Amino acid sequence: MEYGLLLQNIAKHIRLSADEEKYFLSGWQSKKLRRKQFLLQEGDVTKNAVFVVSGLLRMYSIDKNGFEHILQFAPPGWWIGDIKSFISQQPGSLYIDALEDSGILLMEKTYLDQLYKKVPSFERFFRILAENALGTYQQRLIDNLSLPAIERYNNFCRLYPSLIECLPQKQVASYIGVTPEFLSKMLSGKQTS
Amino acid sequence: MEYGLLLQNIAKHIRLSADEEKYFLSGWQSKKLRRKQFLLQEGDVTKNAVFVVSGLLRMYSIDKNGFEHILQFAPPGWWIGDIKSFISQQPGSLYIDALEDSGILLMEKTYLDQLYKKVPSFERFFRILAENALGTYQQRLIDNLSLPAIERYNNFCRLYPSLIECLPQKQVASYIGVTPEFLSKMLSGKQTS
DNA sequence: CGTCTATTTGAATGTACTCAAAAGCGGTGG
DNA sequence: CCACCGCTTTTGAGTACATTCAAATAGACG
Repeated sequence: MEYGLLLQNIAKHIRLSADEEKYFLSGWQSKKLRRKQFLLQEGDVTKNAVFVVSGLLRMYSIDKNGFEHILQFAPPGWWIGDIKSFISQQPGSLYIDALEDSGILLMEKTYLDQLYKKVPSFERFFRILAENALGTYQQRLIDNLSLPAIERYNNFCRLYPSLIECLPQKQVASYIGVTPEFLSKMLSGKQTS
Repeated sequence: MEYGLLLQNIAKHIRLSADEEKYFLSGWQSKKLRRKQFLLQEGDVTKNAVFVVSGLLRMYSIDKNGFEHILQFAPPGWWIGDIKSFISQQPGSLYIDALEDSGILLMEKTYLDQLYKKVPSFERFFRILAENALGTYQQRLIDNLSLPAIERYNNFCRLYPSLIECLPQKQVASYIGVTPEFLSKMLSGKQTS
């Protein structure tokens, strides 16, 4: 059942009538992504809300020296998207691609806007989602401002133990904000506490 | 009229009936803060939503070496608060204090929860607020990961021209993530483009 | 004024980066 | 099944951006 994860996710915060659930579900379109396939590139307008069903995606920016900086990984059960571009419907600066073959669900912004009107409790759902994400980004910013690289790495391991096991080191380096070379040296030199 | 700024702020995203506005407004309590006065300290539970009417607040963390890292400034018309603590009603790790004598409005979480029930369009308002803040924090994280200090400084000047004029350099340094000494050297050495 | 805090300046240091090259690892095709 | 290719990881030497510590100067406030 493709929508199982999604409905579970929703049910954590709001309750839907049978009709509401039906309208909600009929707004989704499913899509497969191959490993390395782009879902979004710099300059694209984000037209869809995205929920990950299987696989693993990442969202990142590329700076003017060509270096990637990962904002988020999205394993199954996670939402992902360039929120600024989605809100403004202007071209964004982020990339999203698949680290593994993945299955995702897409809902167009226009449909979501209708959904807000027909089922206002989704305002609540996405408010809670955004507030939680906000807290997470605030914490990550604090960590980047106040912790040395090794502790940012340890934090990452603590927060995302299942990701650490399946991610290439290079991707983790890009998330915590160091070069792959430096992460390698860090890990060989020091034992994590 | 103390609520003018607040109502303007709300009106950007939702429309209220006279009754709704009345119920909304009666949930607020106003408070004055003296320069350097704390509104929140590490270990406190954030029990109120906070809207700034006058003056200037800041929210920051203090790391284990005693250094402050500023997450946000809040001039008049801005919202401020430790969102993680507010959501979870658990003790937080952030500080909020006033950089100038300030006037703020407070609404208790319990009242806000009632407000969501009585006037569901506030779910929408705070969803939009949280989504915008989320976009802002994502961008700031990218900047911290990819830009050298001088460009982060220039970005700050571009984004908050009115703050630059009234903030001590030390506070700006703490926001962009460098020591005051280094910011001083940067500014004397280089011309901003 | 005098005190407290912010800013500037300098020298020494450190964390993390750059560039380069070698080694490891996984997948694919012959 | 082995050989090769592409990509990741490791290692090393040199470098750079930013910090630390210290001291002098400048500003703001009572």
